[in-house]
Amino acid sequence: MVEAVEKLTKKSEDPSRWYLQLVRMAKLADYGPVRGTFAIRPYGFAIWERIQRDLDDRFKATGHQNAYFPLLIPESYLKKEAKHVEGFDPELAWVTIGGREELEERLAIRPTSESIICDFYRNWIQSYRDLPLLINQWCNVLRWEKVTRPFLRTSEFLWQEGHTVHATPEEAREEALRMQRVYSDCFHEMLAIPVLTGMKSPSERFAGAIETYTCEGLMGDGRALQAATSHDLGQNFARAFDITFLDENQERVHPYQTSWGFSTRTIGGLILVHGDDRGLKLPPKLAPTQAVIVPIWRGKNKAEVRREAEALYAELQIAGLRMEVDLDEEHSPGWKFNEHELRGVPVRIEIGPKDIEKGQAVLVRRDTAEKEFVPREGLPERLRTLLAEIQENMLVQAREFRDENTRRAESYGEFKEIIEEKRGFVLAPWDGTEETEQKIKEETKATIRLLPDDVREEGKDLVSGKPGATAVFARAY
RNA sequence: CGGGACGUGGCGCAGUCUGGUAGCGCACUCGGCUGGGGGCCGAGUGGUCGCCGGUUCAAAUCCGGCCGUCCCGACCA
Repeated sequence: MVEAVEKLTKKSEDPSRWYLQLVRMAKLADYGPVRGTFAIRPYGFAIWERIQRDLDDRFKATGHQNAYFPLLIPESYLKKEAKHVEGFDPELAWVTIGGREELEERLAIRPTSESIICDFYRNWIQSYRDLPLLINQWCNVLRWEKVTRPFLRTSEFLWQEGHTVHATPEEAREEALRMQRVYSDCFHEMLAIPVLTGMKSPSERFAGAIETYTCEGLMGDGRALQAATSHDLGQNFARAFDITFLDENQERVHPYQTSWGFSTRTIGGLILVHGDDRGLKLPPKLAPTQAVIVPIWRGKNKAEVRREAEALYAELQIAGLRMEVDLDEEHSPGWKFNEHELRGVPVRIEIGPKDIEKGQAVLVRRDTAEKEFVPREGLPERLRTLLAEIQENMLVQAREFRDENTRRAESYGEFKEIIEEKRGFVLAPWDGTEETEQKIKEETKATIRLLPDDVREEGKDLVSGKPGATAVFARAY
């Protein structure tokens, strides 16, 4: 242990400092000159690309196509849906000059694309035969945020936004719920984040939606993170943007719409859920590098060890595993161990003179730090099953943490105590009024994260004493 | 956007109070020895001290404005 090397702050000691340090040390992102702007570095971007691919496949499998819409939105477009402008107005950035000339109408840099997309959709949709229209766009958006943190809240961020149009309210609702499920599946299967799913309370709804469905994750510090949302827009935007079509009965009617989004914020969630004192911890399905080979050589047998390491690398890569071999000659094995743990590589494979002699390799898993000696012949199979075990274990661990930190409050006093001292999700009946929701928020800083779709037990609201159904509260990011 | 702290090579900091030669550790480059949990020795590279302006013979240092970062509150994916 050498004290001169920059040590990662312990997660429990100062979670905020730990997070910022980890982002920088693992080379995930770097600060830009304008508030809230960041470069996503190659390793961070590789993670995003893997999420993108997974989600994109799921979108395609559910019938969606990708398209691209303009970055600049005329002010008049944004103003068409009253609640929508109201919601986004405080965080818009405007372009007012083009080629040295003051513009007649200022242009907003998209904070989200409903308004501009609806303008296109008005022309694209004429008949019920044009429906459903199922389009997704991968892009960047900009919101002038006051407080920013890499990934979790940045001014500019990358995301996908799906925008669909349907003939009936039932279809739109189904679509919104379907995409919530797509997100939830991605969180569980790919990211090993056991999100809760449910509806937002009216006050937490997306600006302009009639219903917002959400996926909420619980972070390592007991705070909740809204990870992805899917909105049933009803006819609000269709009316505002005058989108109509002729239905089977030859009547001109407004269609029903949805929109749904998933952003680079999730990378922040990934860090907060799985990261530990050693650094990042990536689920194998997501990890750009699933296993890294660290050769351990001594002066005399360097060539031989290198050859073996390269051979093993080739073999595993051909077996379809995402591999890396660390042939750096400057750093010691110990240095490399720490480095790859910081980066969150799920498995480390050590191969040295002793292993070559015994015809084996050493496998060390990132999630539990367990070490095992595996014969060379069976290595690809063993690595494959080990990666699957790690994937599973990470989800189990995260779920256990979530369950241990999900509590039912029987009284308002208990509610306050849990939020203050333990954090986590708190289940309590809510009478459905904004007054109690607001009061709880003011007094405890906890907000309704969602109204769960599985547990909907009736009870008495802790504040008002009126009858209500279960809501999930938490302090959120 | 309020309250507080801060901004000096890539990172962590000293120097600022009391104006006068920019310094340390790590990282980086080169050479050599090393290598199973952040190695050792030697020689080097790199900074208009966040930006703009003011005071002064002289500004990292004093004054003003702006920008950015971090923490705590109000708003948000």
